[in-house]
Amino acid sequence: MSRAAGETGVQSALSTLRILEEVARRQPVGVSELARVADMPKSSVQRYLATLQQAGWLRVVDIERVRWGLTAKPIGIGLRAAGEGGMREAALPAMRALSRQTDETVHLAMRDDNALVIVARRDGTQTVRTYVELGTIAPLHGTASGLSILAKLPDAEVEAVIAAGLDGHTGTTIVDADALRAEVAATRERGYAVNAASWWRPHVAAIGAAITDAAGRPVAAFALSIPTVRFDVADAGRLGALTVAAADQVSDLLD
Amino acid sequence: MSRAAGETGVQSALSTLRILEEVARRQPVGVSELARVADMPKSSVQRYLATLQQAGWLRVVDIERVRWGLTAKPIGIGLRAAGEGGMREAALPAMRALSRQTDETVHLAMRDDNALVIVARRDGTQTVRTYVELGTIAPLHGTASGLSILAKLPDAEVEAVIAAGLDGHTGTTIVDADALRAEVAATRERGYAVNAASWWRPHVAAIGAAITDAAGRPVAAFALSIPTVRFDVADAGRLGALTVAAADQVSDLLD
DNA sequence: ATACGTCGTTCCAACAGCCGGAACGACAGG
DNA sequence: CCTGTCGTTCCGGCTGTTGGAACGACGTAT
Repeated sequence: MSRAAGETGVQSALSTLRILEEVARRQPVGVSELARVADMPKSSVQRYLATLQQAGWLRVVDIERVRWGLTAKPIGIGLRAAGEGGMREAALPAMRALSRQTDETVHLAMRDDNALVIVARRDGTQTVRTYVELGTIAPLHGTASGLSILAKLPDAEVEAVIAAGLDGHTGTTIVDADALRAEVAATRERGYAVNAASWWRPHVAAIGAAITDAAGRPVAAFALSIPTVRFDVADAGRLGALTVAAADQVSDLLD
Repeated sequence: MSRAAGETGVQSALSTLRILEEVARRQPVGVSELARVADMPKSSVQRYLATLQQAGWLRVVDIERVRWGLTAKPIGIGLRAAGEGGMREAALPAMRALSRQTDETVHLAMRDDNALVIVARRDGTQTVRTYVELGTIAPLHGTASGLSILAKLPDAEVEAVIAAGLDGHTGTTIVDADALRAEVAATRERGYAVNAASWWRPHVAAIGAAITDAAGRPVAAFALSIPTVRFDVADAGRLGALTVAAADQVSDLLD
């Protein structure tokens, strides 16, 4: 088999993990649909499903139509990945308060290397809301949360993120290195990040503030996520201060 | 290769998943330790690790000593397995209140087929505490939480659990079918479950109350987890009522 | 009724890809 | 200087994986 450089993985295991992820995204789901979306032979998918069942990750959730879904095993793995969920629990009260004060959706995003994962949400009461599925992975350079984190990182690490490549998402995403450096500088000055131009998801503006650990390193961020139709730049100062206050409150909790 | 009946899984994928779980449990961890605990050749483990890295599940967290750890990908998978975490969030306020009222550790356990997963914890302030790692899988028939769930299940399902086998854990675990039926009956009468005999973990007593969904089916449970040295049977009534009240409060939230 | 599409499931021969022992250099103690 | 352990790399033998083909069951359109 011809392999591209760097691809040394066990093929069957990669395929199996791929199926696991598809099931997570689409559960409850059947063999044929999986084979279609993953572009694999049905018989192979069937074998992978049996494997994942044997390993205790999946089970048949609808016996009649044979739909597959996740067991609880991934919960345990996921909790460990999230550091026992301590961050979530520490942040929830502040999230609630912030969402009440602003009546907007608040997201908690945790940093994972050069990316962010949305791990919690608290909705406001407004009819028009932003919606991002929990577990979604977002770019550091394309979100208000991400920028607030970048702004608290030393320059060397910011450059590393730039070097890793700035991919675009909406046409307004900051893909130019100098533009990003400028935005980081502006964020440092402000204390919070403002995404008024739908960098990542269309029609979504946001205000981000970083949460730092005991050593002062940014490990997560709050984002106030606001539909652009309702977003008023004149309000950014007030909302920014509230978001920063909430983030600081959590930072203090982390010793 | 000779296979036991029912084992049809893809061997390499099973091994890879096994390594993933070990990393989750022991992170940060190195190749050799993994090879030892999983009883696999070092070179194989190395290949599995590379595979998991390629799939985005693992990464090297300490570049110098080469220690492996989880990325954030499992968080997303885990959140989906937990139904977007809605249950956790709905339950946390009630957990906090219960833990404050009783000054004991409260666990939230979600049902997963014939098992339970501990998905959240709230500690009291006492010096001597029980400790169970989040993500731990516990038996339905061997915990107060589990029994409170069994008690709200139709008899047919209780029998199915019995048929699946009642394995022992501490010597006091209920392994006899009739004894379990009696305990279920007692729990139904009481409204809450009492484990005063360390069924599952040594020196741990507990009081459990089930949380039901909109359809009245038990989907999770609260457990008040108390070191046996401090557990007073005379107090069970008061603690049980508080636990039931907390569980009911969450049940109401679930429409 | 009949034909057709799709579902989940099973089988098996061929061969691509995995396995794991062996050997490497680097490091830390003794 | 020797020994044990670490992480990493290599490669030939063989075995476990692969995926096309065929199955019965079901639901729908003809």
